[in-house]
Amino acid sequence: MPSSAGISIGYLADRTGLAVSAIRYYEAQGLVEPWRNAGGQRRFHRADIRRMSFIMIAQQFGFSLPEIRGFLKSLPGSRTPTKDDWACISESFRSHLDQRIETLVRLRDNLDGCIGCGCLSLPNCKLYNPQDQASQKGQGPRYLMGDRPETETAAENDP
Amino acid sequence: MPSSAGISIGYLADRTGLAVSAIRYYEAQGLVEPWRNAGGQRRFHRADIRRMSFIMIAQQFGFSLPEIRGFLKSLPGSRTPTKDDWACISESFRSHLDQRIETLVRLRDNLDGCIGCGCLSLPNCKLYNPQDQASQKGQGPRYLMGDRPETETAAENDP
DNA sequence: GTAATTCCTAAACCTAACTTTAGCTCAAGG
DNA sequence: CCTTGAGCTAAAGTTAGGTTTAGGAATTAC
Repeated sequence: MPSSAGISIGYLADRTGLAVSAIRYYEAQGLVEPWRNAGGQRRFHRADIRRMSFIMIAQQFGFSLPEIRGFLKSLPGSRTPTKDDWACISESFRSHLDQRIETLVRLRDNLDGCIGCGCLSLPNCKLYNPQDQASQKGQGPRYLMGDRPETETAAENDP
Repeated sequence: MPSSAGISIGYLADRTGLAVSAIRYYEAQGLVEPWRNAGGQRRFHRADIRRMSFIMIAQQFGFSLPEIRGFLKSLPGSRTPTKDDWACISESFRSHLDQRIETLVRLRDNLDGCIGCGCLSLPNCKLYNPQDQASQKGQGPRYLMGDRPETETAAENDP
């Protein structure tokens, strides 16, 4: 089925384990750019098998499709990506990854120091106001563990 | 505003930084159980400030609301949770966390060994078929990095 | 040559985690 | 008492990442 003029969407789906609908969706999101044959059907490069795989792996690491699009921007597009292209992309990919892991670990350590030890209501709690890069999703500042900067560290029990 | 008979939803929102609508949503999801005053308005325990904070922290770690509901199940509910209650919950929380970090790190190491080194098309690629607990979301098996078990590790280049 | 696949598009639907809106009611202050 | 702000409910809207459906058209298999 993979004629000399590129591969079909079904074949790409078979080779990657992705659903055909998912691949079309990725195209709509600008993650891959197939061309069309005479009959209007999509044709992909063989190298897109690897491209799809990269998308799937990146998703496992928790990257969003727009982020992944960013990673893929550094790939040739028309030319078949070489080993060096992938090594290069992997570089920037890896640094994002390290950062993500680091954030998780820092958060975990704070958990140990804060919830685990029972310091729950102290104003010096480190989970208190994590202004880090962690999950800044357009929401205003959030005050964690029930305390606020100026406010009294008041009684936390009912009558 | 926080009378002796519990606190209002607005006060709880102010103290936690959450939106009022989010708190109502959490109630709908069974994460908190306020009672009602004579006029039908929600009243919360002061201890729910910390409960909300716990939800926010757990979310930062990537837990879903149903998972968080599980964590909170071990809390008293009516009685004000003690330091020991939180320490206990933190225990199970922490082990889930460790597992999540471990998965990420293992994935990262595989990335180093696989994409980074350029072994891209080898059948012994470790990112190949990650049957781990990582992101099994009801999807069938997915074959990574463009290869399949029985299939030929064929030419990956166009004519 | 015809039947069975595969592919096409557009639009609707799905889950998670919320927010927004509409139309009312409750509570607090002057 | 009357106004204003806070709360209430139910339903619809939102974003991400897709899947499903409907109604055709192109390919492939025999």
